[in-house]
Amino acid sequence: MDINSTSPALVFSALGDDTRLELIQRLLEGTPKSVSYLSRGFNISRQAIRKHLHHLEKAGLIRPTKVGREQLFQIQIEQIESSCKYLEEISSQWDIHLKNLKTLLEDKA
Amino acid sequence: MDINSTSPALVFSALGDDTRLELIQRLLEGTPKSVSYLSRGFNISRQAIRKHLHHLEKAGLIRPTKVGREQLFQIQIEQIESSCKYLEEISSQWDIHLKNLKTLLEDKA
DNA sequence: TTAATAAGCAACCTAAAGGTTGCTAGTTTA
DNA sequence: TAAACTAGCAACCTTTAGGTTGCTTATTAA
Repeated sequence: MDINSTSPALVFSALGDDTRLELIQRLLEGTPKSVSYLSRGFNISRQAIRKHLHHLEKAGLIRPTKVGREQLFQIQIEQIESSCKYLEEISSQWDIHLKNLKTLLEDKA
Repeated sequence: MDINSTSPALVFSALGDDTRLELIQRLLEGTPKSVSYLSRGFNISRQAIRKHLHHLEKAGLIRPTKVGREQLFQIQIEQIESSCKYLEEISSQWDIHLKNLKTLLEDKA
């Protein structure tokens, strides 16, 4: 089983929350960050943030490393990239569809 | 207020379900499709499918047109495209981040 | 003009999401 | 070594998601 393969729906659902998108934004800057550090600035509890991090982790969007008493998280960019490809694929299928429609109309005319 | 702007989290959350991704796939082929038509082939009820369609609609991913007694749905590709851009933006921020890290390490050496 | 079809509405159920508080156990650091 | 800090675990609560069934209304076709 490929460790990098998570279902598109799982990844999108992990991305489908404002708090989690904000966490991802914060993880984009600088070095890996701890749960406590990431909790600061939100007005919900550390445990709530930890649950959001679990979602991101399960979807393969972040990766934890234990360092001393801290759990440090960093972005796993591959999942973002493959979700992006998934959406590009939809767009291109739609383009093909529109092109087919157009030829169909021209043939009728 | 821009009719085309839906929050990224709302769109991702609409994409975060296997049934809804499957509905999108079906809507990519051919002409606009009715609720009943789209319900066929799933083993959940028409009402359940209708709820999923509501989600997609609220996120701006599909657009309904009433024709006679039927409600026909078609893809609204703009939301897909802008979600795609959102993910590309994340990827590029991550690239910049990695590049910065690299220069930092080289400067130290 | 009656029967079949498409779809809306409402009530209901169960599981999961998103949050809380309280407590415990390992690390650091003063 | 005692105090402070990081984080895990468990129990609980409330709202929402995803699904069901039953019924009504509008439109289309026989």
